[in-house]
Amino acid sequence: MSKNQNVSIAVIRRLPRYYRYLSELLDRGVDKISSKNLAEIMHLTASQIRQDFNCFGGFGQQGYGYNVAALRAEIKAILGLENQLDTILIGAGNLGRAFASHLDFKSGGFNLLAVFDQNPALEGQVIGGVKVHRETQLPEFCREHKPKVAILCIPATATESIVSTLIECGITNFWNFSHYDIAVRFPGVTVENVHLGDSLMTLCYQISNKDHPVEAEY
Amino acid sequence: MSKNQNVSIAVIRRLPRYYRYLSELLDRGVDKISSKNLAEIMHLTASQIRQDFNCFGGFGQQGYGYNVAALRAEIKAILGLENQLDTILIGAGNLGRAFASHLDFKSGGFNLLAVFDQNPALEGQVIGGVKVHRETQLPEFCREHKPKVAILCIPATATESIVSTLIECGITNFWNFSHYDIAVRFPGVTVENVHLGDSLMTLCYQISNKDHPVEAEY
DNA sequence: TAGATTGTTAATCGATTAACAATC
DNA sequence: TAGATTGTTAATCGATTAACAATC
Repeated sequence: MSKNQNVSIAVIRRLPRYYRYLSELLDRGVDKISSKNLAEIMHLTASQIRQDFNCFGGFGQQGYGYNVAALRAEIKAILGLENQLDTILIGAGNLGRAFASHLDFKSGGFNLLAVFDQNPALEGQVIGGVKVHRETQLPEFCREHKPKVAILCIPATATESIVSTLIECGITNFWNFSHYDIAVRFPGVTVENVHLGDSLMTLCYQISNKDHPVEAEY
Repeated sequence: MSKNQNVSIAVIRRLPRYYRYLSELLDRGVDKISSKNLAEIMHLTASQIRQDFNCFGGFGQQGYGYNVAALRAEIKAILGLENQLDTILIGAGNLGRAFASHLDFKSGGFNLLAVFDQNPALEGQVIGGVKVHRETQLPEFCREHKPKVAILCIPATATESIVSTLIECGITNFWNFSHYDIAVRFPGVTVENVHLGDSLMTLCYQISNKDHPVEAEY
């Protein structure tokens, strides 16, 4: 099944999008699809789709195409979405609160255990179904519950010190919303960055340079 | 100054990160930097840095390096950060509220005018310094204020219909947080996607496949 | 002038696309 | 069997890296 050797980040970043489209097809009752049809729907090339899937093994059948439900299940397994990784969120500001209460962690493979904040006044509040703790309680909480992932919704200036505390507590996986490049100072940790400010500036560039438009990204 | 022809999206996505590092260097009082030094700090190659900057013109001086303040100003201009593009935000749920009150639109080149929501109960509320309006007021508001950009913090199911309304109102630039691929159905519009669910799944993959780690991204 | 470092061309590397044999 | 479509190899394209002449 998985031949999975050295799959490039470009392929991995396309997997969630395949997963979304396959989920939609499944909901609509479509049971098989060819790389050609999927390419039309997703605005990709059929070649790329076949190459991508073949990084992980042959999920299709010659002359037929791909079974939607089976392919979706394979991708779900590859992404590790059944894992339910125990997760904590750091920073109960606007952004942290929005994520804790709004995001569908379960279907993304994560299980939110608790929120932490510097501000003692927030202690005991419940956000998105979990309690807010003080940051000083991190070591004790981690010893007890052994979370694997931390979501960072804190200012860039606070990030370095929090990350080193979290690493000492055994956490090496980060979903990072702060404008601090964790991987530069802490090589070896796993970081997925969402730099909202950078994204906004990229949009600003595209709008300001419509005379030289850029290829659409999906 | 700008030779700016056909700059690839890969280069553009690095510009905000250059801007961040140059801002920090400037704050620390550093007035010149070589591509070699900057490469060490940012974990890039000196070659890539020089190639990137030369897409837009020669900002450096042989034998000396780059003037930090001047280079930062050039990048700011290239990104269009002085523009202050008039912007509206659609969707006053958790995410929309967090962005309206938390994000620094000004320094990202945007000027937030108003928030819109389907729910009439929210009408008149003030979030992040601007008023919440009903979605039905969109056409009138747009005729009067001519916003150029819409930030979409709405469910995927609502997006198609809202986007066609917005396009009729003259808005063709979108910062899209919904899991709906705008550019597929509305070719020609400018879209910057932030697919948080996709990002979460990518992190899930990386954690689930630590045996085959992926090159760090900054 | 000598040393440093850019701007730019050439070489390499990797990712995407095209082609086609295998096979359902 | 004939038609369709995959899996996979080969060709192309683009982006990154290396090299070096220009020049401050």
